[in-house]
Amino acid sequence: MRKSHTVQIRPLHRAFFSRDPRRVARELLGKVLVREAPERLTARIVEVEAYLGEKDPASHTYAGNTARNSVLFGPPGHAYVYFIYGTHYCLNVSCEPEGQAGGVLFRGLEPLSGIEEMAQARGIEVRSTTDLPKLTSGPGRLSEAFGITRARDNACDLTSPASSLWIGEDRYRAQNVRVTPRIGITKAADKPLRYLLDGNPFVSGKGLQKRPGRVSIPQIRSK
DNA sequence: TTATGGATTAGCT
DNA sequence: GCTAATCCATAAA
Repeated sequence: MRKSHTVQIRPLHRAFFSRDPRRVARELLGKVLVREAPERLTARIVEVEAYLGEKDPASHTYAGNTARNSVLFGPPGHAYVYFIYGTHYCLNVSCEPEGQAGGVLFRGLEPLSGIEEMAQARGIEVRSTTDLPKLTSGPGRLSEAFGITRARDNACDLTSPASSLWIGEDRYRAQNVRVTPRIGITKAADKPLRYLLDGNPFVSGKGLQKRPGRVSIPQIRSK
């Protein structure tokens, strides 16, 4: 019995991730993150950032291989989950061949299925479509919506549908790809390594502006 | 051994 | 606009 709205999602090959994080980040836009919970959760990737490894001052691997970041030096396509500010988890996928550091941080997802479960995990009520970005817009939020923790998901193989957490593709083609500087970092904050689908409401930082008042962010004035 | 601050978010002024 | 929340890797001592 096939559900009428079921869309087939195919896993990405490991070779997809065995490349420069910039390339992987760009091509991850439009792909789908899947959580095989009791109810399957799926969401489209709409915002990511590339972290380049040992030569990138903003990367966790800048100081070399440690117990915390070793997944980023391991084989590509695996989850690197870290805990930040004492409150939030963030999800990355390892890139580059084994032995070489590099990764992509997930910053924004557009929910496709399992929205009820995501709202429950986030502890919020979705009253209208304008509330949806509160579920998965931002690295900490999307991790909470998907129940991602370091204990549960770090080092998980994201190329295998047998994993609880994995990345796949349907037929969606990303459009309006845009590149901007990365957000929230203090080192190497000038490099354009943030990739997003322009205009998508699930991109963090905009569409969720705290205040309508003053739009002083220079990067959103282009075009 | 102790100190510092971060790839964030929510809530208050 | 500002900052508390609150853990842990890393630096300093």
